[in-house]
Amino acid sequence: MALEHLFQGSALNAVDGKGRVSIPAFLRSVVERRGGARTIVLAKHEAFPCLSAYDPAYAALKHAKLERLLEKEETSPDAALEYQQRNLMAFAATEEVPYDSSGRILMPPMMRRKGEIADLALFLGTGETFQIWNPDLLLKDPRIPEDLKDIARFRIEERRTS
Amino acid sequence: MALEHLFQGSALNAVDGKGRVSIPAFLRSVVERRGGARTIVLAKHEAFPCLSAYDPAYAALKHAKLERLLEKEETSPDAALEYQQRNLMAFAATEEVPYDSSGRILMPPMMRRKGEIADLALFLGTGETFQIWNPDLLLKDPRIPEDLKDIARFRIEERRTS
DNA sequence: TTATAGCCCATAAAAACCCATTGTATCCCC
DNA sequence: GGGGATACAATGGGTTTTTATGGGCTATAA
Repeated sequence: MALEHLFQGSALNAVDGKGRVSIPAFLRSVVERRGGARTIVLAKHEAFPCLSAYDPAYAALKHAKLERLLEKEETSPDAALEYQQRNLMAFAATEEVPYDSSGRILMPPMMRRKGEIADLALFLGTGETFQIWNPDLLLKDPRIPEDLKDIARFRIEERRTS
Repeated sequence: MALEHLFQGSALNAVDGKGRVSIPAFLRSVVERRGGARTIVLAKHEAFPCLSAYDPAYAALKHAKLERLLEKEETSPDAALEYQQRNLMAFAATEEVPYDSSGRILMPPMMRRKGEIADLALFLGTGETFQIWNPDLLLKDPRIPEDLKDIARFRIEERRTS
């Protein structure tokens, strides 16, 4: 898998009273260059208390990868079960949301709860996907490198002063 | 990884009131020969108080390397976390900035702070990547070879006289 | 009705773009 | 080789466009 357009950079945006958030323009441009759909897929991150996000084209790619994995190890009895579980997570436990002409999504209430997103959303590019964090939770997580926390603190400070 | 086009040479350019800096033409030509994108990626240097810079193609290459590493040692539980951390540092802690037709970038405020860049930016080619320094910090750093400091002094002097 | 999702409009700040100047290196012709 | 003409680099300044965000309006569904 070699994607040429990667998600990169960070931004801290507001979630307004209606639950709307602007997806940063630099992330949107990757979504559109990858597949053209003005849509993103949201999922609970497997390891961190945040959301994982990507474009529909990447979701399709991940699905294809799972399929190939199944065909290889079809002999194992556990493999089939694991395939079913992963498939459920990849599709049933995700939500696809379109963004409007101004680049905003309406954060689905379930995802908002799962990601514990309050009134600020920290966007972090991670290459193939990007993450959406409640910045307070990121600062509290011991697994996050200090340098990255510095960035989160900078984004928070930047927002206070302007 | 064998890149045929390497960053080399040095230059001292001004950061103007809007935060714009010209990327030296000899560095831009390497970026464009490597991948064609008129864009550079900025990151805090891991060891020195300066910025590290490269082209998007090099970033993608680094990413592919990480991916391969993961697939090999997927068995380990710690490996997954370390992968997440490295990915965050490689993508969330960096910023991709395009340069305009005159070869200038807008130095992002976060990077400007992280690299402690004031109103002069010293560019140093280092092969696969290049560095951007506040020249005063380079002259103060005891780890920098005296010969390199001489070059920095020359660039500063050169700018004074013209 | 009563929320709610999808629109459209408005705005302030920031970023991207265009044009102009200047100095320097390069080329070319005599 | 000298001397101008030329091309390109770095930089200043103004103008237009994009972004993020707030607010209201309307069709729709529970």
